Amino acid sequence: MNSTIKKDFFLKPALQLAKELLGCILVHRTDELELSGMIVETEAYMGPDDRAAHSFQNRRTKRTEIMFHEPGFIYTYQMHTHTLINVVCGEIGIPNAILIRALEPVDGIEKMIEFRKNQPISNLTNGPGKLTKALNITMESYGKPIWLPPVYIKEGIKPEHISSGPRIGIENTGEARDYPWRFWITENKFVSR
DNA sequence: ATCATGATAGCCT
DNA sequence: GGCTATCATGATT
Repeated sequence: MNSTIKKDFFLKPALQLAKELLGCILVHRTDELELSGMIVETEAYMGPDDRAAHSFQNRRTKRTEIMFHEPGFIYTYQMHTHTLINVVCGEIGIPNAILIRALEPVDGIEKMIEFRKNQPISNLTNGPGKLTKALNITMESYGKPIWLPPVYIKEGIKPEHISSGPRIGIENTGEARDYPWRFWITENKFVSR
């Protein structure tokens, strides 16, 4: 009874999904190994009206295309030297997504340490670029469903308290900079900052 | 605090 | 085909 999440879990408003993903487990399972961590930090990106979103003003390109499709698919993109992973949400045609910003390591920690060049556990998955490296998630995941292996989300725990605040790394986006659309599990030590 | 890194997109000519 | 910016990170001052 693996508590895999069903597809329609993702069909809900972005801000609600961003909070409900906290405490869920992100898994990368292959034949050889299973790497996983509990989601402890997320950010919502609200398509048409959010200057910080790649899909601002419904910008529809090869990169953002997946966000215009069904919720529950993976939107990955490359940022300098790192891959970042998002979950598409919103109804079809509404290009919203949730960025997964930090995990608390669960399974395969030894392997994660390897992928992360012998960093201490406290520094394995506490950032969006770090967690993809630790779980060996690449651009290959773009457009794949996030309710089925190899990269999928399953049920975890319900956090006691959730905090929210402005998002990170979007200093140059006008008023969108101040929207409190970043969520994290209060007091969790794997939050990115 | 700033800087180098260096994949890819998006936009311009 | 060139130019510029980017939802970061690690190293360095």
